[in-house]
Amino acid sequence: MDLMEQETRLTESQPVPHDHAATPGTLRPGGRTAKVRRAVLDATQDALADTGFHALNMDRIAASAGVGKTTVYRRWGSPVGLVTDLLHDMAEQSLPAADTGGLTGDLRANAELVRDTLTDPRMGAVFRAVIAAAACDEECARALAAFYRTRLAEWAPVVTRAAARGEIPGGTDPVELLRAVSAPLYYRFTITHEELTGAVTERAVTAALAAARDGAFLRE
Amino acid sequence: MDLMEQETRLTESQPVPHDHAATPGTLRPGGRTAKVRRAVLDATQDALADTGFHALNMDRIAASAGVGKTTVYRRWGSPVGLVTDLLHDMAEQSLPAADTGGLTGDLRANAELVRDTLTDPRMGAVFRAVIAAAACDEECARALAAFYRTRLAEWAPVVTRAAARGEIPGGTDPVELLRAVSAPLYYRFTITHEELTGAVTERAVTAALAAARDGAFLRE
DNA sequence: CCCTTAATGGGAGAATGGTTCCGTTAAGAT
DNA sequence: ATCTTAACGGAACCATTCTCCCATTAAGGG
Repeated sequence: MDLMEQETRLTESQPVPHDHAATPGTLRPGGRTAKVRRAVLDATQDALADTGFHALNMDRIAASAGVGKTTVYRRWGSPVGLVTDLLHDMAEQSLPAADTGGLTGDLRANAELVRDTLTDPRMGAVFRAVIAAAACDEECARALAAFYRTRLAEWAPVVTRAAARGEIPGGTDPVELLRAVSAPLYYRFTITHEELTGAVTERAVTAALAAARDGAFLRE
Repeated sequence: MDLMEQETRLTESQPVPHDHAATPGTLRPGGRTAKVRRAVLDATQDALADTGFHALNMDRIAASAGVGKTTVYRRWGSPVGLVTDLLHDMAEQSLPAADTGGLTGDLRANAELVRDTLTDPRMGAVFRAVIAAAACDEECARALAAFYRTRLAEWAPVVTRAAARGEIPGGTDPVELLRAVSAPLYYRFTITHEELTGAVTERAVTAALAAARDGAFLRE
């Protein structure tokens, strides 16, 4: 709850964007302010899941969050600002990595987590929207990158343990291997918009493992 | 020039979207109509390169293309419609695949083509925009998928020849291998927004090759 | 418990983006 | 060469989105 929005708008570059207070929500983050943020972010996620990023609209968010629209404009500034803060919020709620005892199992668990997330009607839509927003705005892109940095760091031990067990070469870069597992899934999700079947995830795991064993992901 | 826009808008689902003619530009694709399309698509690409997808605006496109804005609205309907048609247009201009004599060289050429495209200030921005648009609209997503289907089909022979030479197992799925080369690059481009260095492309090639040799991409 | 003021919220007004109308231009057919 | 009409384009029109002003509410400090 402390790394919330630093600057909501960046289309305008005026030194003092609003009337008084530097950035609303930081100086007096009392119960009401927090409640407003929660309601707005929930409404944002709902809207993204329902209608996607292109239809994201400040007024509607304000209405469905039961919040004054002035507040939404003041604190978040734009649809992209909403998504960016949603990303910060999502980065905070982390769920722990798997530990099946073997690298194959762990990577499979990771791939299936990604698959389940992206194929879930609600979450899939949210991620699509978030990726679209990141493509439109630099600040949002940073938030998205930070989100995945967090996620990947959580899973890195899976690879480190496997290296310790001798399943893969010693100097293997954990993040690099995890990215290799995710990449084919995200490629299909964002570029070719293909269905993410079980075969696809399995193949992603197999291929990444083969490359890792071959030393393709050695830290340089 | 024949597989141009089939239906420009799909936000509304009325059987006859416009006053008369089914879809403008198809019944009488004379010199003027073609010129207008060229001017509009060029202006669209410029706008995407300059300001990105979120700022894509029909009025401005019309103005900078030197075309009536009514025409732009009538033929393309929305910013997403513009991007979709631009994708159809891009799919038509194909550049041939490499043939260096070895699979490693060919895949490296492919990876570097992708990298050069995505790191090019103009083209990179266009692709970013196109990916964002595809995340917002189903029709646009289909156009993007078709674009990459075309591209990948052009490069498939590279893999087929390598299999014939015995560099990789016989039943290797060409498209699957090519996707494996591209995926890490696009993952960084769209998700983590990392810089695409030479090391990244090289690693993408090495990893994909190792997996291919290991039979990870065998057609099932 | 009261006071100060950060933060919210309603509503009016401005701006931007999108639509429609209808006259004009030129592609394709005879 | 002439005719028909698909397609274009200017301008007025309408809707939505955004911004600003100011009264109201409640967080945090005494």
